[in-house]
Amino acid sequence: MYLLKIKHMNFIEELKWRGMLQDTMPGTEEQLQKEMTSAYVGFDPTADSLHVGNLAAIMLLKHLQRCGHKPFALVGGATGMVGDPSGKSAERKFLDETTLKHNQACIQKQLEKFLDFNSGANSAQIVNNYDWFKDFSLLDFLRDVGKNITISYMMAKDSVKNRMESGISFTEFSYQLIQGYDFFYLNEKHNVKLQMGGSDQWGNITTGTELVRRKSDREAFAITTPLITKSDGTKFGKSEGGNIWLDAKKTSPYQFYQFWLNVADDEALRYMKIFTTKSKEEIDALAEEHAKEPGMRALQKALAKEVTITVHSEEDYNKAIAASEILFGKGTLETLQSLSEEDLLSVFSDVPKSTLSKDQLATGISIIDLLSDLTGLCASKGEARRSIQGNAISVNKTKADESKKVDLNDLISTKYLLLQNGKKKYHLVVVG
RNA sequence: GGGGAGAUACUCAAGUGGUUAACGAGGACAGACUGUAAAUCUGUUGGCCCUGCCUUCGUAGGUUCGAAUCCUGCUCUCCCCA
Repeated sequence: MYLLKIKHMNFIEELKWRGMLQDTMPGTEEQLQKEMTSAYVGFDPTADSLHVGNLAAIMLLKHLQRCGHKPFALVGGATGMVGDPSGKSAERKFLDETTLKHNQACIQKQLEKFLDFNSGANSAQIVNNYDWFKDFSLLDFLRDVGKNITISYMMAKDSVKNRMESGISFTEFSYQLIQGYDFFYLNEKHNVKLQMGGSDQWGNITTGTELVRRKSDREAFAITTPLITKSDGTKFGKSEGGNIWLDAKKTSPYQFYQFWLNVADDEALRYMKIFTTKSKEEIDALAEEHAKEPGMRALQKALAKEVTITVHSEEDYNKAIAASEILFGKGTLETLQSLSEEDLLSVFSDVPKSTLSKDQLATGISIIDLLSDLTGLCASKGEARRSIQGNAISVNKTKADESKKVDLNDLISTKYLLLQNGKKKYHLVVVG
């Protein structure tokens, strides 16, 4: 066992100032001080991508590794087949095995972006609990695991208690044992002494520490991080379009960047601490800068930058910025025309598009028809009319009135037409 | 089983025979302001071949010149008594 070098940061202290510490089991800090400690966080393969709601848990591992400890990311191939009742009001549907396999592979890839797998002793490691559960027979499980935990202990967990009224299947009831055994297994095979997770996981985690203590004479510890809240009460990690995913195919780097850039002032500092690896000094400096000139959104920009680069790439980040500038900056018809066709398509890659033929345009199309029937930017002609009367509609960055007819002369690069409803809703018409 | 109340647009909620596409509130969207913000102010919020027309007030019929509004059947919800 390696002794932790002096220069390493104290993980608990680190979590504390970052506002990421909800609960710790007694003795955890001592253990972390004593030696390089292996710790794990589990991820359910319920979808083929993680989303920003999982990010805090990922960051636990990342911060852990930065503090010189060894992170294990557990992909829940087995637990995903059972279903965690925590925070769920109703029984979950099963995913089929092919889907689960696919999801596991995708999630594993995403986790790899955050952790260092090549840092010597504390290199990150990814494990899948399906590997040790697939050949574990029911009888063996009942004898080895079930025997150690009493029903009353299991029923005392909130995740179970909250479901006693509405109903919980034996399968979901057993979930904590499966997860608990994960901890035991990782403890025995990989010397993992600490499990971390969101505060909703406390119940499951303690079943694990309990199991380790009863089945062995070893020690096991736990840390949870608070669930991320928003000041307006809405759920973190959602936008109009739904979840913000880490997968670029589900949430484009541009949308991802925008999500972070649009974080409210109240939350930016908090998120900065959780989702970036910037030091306290760096963050304090940014907060000060932000306070001086809130309009510059120094915090949001730095936050969006670091997270976008980590999850996607520096190149994606630069593209997102370029697109943002054109879409939200003081763009005019001139700036639009100065774009190369390639840049134009890249900037508007996230914008809904529709195609029209040259013939359709040749005779001129009324703006009302274009907005409603031909592009769907407005739900009906009435709505199109109202939007125009409300001064919300622009064609190629120029406000349009109701009598506007669009024809071939309006095209940019003889091929494109940029429609805009309000400040943020764009639609690109491609004429081909 | 007996008795009562109700069902109105995204939600809540007025309206109880004739300018009622339906008061008001919230939400949502847009405009001004701004930081691609918050707060605030303003406008819009059934559809269309749009100075007019059509379709909507649980559902199906009926009365009437005319109904969301009156009558009847049906469906559903809630409450009270057994």
